[in-house]
Amino acid sequence: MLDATSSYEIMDQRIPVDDRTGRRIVPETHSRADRLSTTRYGNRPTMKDVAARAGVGLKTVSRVVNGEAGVTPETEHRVREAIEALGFRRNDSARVLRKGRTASIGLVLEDLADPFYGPLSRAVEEVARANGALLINGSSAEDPEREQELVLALCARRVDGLVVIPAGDDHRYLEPELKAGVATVFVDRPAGRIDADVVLSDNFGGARDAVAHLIAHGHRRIGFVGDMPRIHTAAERLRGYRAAMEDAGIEVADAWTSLGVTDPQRVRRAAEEMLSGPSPVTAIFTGNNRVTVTVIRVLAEHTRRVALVGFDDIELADLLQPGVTVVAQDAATLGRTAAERLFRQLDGTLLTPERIELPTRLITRGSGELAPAD
Amino acid sequence: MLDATSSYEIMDQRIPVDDRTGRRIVPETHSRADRLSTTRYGNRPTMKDVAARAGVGLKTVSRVVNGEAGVTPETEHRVREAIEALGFRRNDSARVLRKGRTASIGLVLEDLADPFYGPLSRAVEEVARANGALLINGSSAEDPEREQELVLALCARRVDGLVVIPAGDDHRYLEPELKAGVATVFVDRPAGRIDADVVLSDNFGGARDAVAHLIAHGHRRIGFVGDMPRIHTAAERLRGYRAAMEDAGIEVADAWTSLGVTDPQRVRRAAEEMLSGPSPVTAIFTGNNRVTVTVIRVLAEHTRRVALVGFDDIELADLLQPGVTVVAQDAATLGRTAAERLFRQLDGTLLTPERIELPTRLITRGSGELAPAD
DNA sequence: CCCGCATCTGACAACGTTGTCCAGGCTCTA
DNA sequence: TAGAGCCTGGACAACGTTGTCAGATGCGGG
Repeated sequence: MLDATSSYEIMDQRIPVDDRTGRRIVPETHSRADRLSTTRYGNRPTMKDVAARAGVGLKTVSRVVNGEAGVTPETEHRVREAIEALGFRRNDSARVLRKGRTASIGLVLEDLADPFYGPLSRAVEEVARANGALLINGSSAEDPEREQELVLALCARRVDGLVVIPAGDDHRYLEPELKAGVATVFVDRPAGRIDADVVLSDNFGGARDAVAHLIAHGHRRIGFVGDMPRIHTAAERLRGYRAAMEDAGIEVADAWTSLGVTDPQRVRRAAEEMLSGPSPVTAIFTGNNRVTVTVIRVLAEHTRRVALVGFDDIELADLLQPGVTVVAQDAATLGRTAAERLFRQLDGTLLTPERIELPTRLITRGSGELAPAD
Repeated sequence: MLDATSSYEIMDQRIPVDDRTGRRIVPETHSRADRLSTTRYGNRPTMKDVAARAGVGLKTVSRVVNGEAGVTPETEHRVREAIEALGFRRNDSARVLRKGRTASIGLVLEDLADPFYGPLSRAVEEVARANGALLINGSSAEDPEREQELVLALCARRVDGLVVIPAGDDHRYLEPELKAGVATVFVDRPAGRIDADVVLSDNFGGARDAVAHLIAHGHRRIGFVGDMPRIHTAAERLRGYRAAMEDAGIEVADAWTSLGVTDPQRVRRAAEEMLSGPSPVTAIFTGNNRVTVTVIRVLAEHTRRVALVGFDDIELADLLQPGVTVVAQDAATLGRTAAERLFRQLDGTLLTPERIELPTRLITRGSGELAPAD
């Protein structure tokens, strides 16, 4: 997957990391880069060209392009004509090099295709836009190494700031960047081993409430299907589940929890085992949207009615029979809050790293209110 | 309005923002950034610094960083130590300026939060990654002006290529860019007034099949709820609806079609009118995923059973009662195909613009097979 | 008529990197 | 031991832009 030969610009940066292959990459990429064209940028006109055509100095063009004062309307007109005639477009790379700010921020998340991250990403984008910045984003696919790769590639491009939904649990590699002034906010999960701004959902509280809700409806044998406890959110939700059970004086049987299983087939099997073991569960608490969807499918095939509460809301959850009770977190607010803090870091308003925890909301729709059916 | 000069106004918009922060930041950030230093990039070390510390020449550092041959292991070691000690990270802006390629591509779509675009975006990202490029993306919010703004901002950053899901219908503003060698592929909707690569779904065929399917199940009064015909996909789907009706010799009543209404409340009203007019429909064909979801809600409140086929697949569609029959298009394949063509343009394999149409797939789940209930 | 001032314009350096080219030192051979 | 050839390392220019500063121009007042 991480085919070194095919990835050249970014991977060069990784050379310290994988020294073995590093050397071999370079010659092979020649074929690609060099076949492209003989002239850089396909020979785009520069300010110099515009200046020559308009018969003015370089700096005058710059002034026109940037709307600076001190240019006669007549001169400005000539310059604009030249710009249009040549199809000139300012080269922001050079501008960045000169000015030191890129007006772009990076967003690293797990998977852009996940319906949880779409709205989050969009919210970040909107804030970026309001601050005149573009958004570069990348998916880590829950792989710490890939996360680091992406983050460092973004830093090499000198993004002004980073919004990171971390996959790994050690972010000391970011220390030089933080020192260098790259604004950074972690979202959804905290940073590992460094001091940084964090915006989280109240995963523990949400999970505890969800399970307490099931207990309040008479359940005692409650299953939990969650992700790897290595992931902070998964660990917190597990903790919430355990806390609620303990609060109610219920001992949790080993067979009731499934951790770290995520692909649909295996989630399916895990759920079925809970439902058919010697002490079968009467309710299930699912740890994220994907798991919830799979478990809904499993339950739909069962005749026995099993209660369900899921973490994360799901589209159409209200239209299923029964409606799916969930603990909803607000992805858009999560993203917006993080991005706003990022820009406040950048304009110097925000000084000390904080940990912000947003509340979750239990939405009852039926599936979580079913009575136990033994 | 959309002349060449406006692009600079776009950047000018950014500049005031930039300047406001840029200028004022410096003093204010003292506490955070200046704890470390006072200059640009928070005084990041450059190759020069590394060279000085390692006691070698500038170019030698460059060689080490880029894995070029011609450096003794011992020298290389010294350089790497200096790099680590200083926390040096190559400045890709300068690199880009020098080399002329950014190894990044831009993706402009309607709304990242839409479940249709998430997978598409992710697919583009994966292809970009395989080719060593990063992805910058922006949402046009279905606004042609904003689309142009975004596209031109991306061009100013000298992205190597663009994947565009257009909102507007006139893309002549892209001509200078195309000439300058910016690889461009349009997705989901064709480019307007320029000759460019396009990857589309078979919207017309899919819609016609969907409506024919309803007709085959005995329906004659079939409603269509779609988006503004200004949007190519919406127009094509409308055309498909009309073609199927005409093929069956059915005259379409005005009251049966709703176009350009998208927000849930008004879609709801539109659907209810179709269902309660003098000649109420017995089936509805919905033109995109958001509309489908809303109409499902409306139908769920009705006692009379109304058939439904939706364009675009929906998560959990199989678990509803009845399951939702849809015409599915494969967003990921759409994105992947487009991105692959983009990189083939870049490496010179692909020379002439083409129009590629991907088939859609009718997935029957129950709602489209209901008999008419008058 | 000239000076001072304000307004407009342009030459030049700098941003951090990479490509070119040359210098110096080494090894190997005659 | 001298000369050829190779290998390593460094000086320098260039990429396209912006900030600085000084020069040119025009105008009004003394």
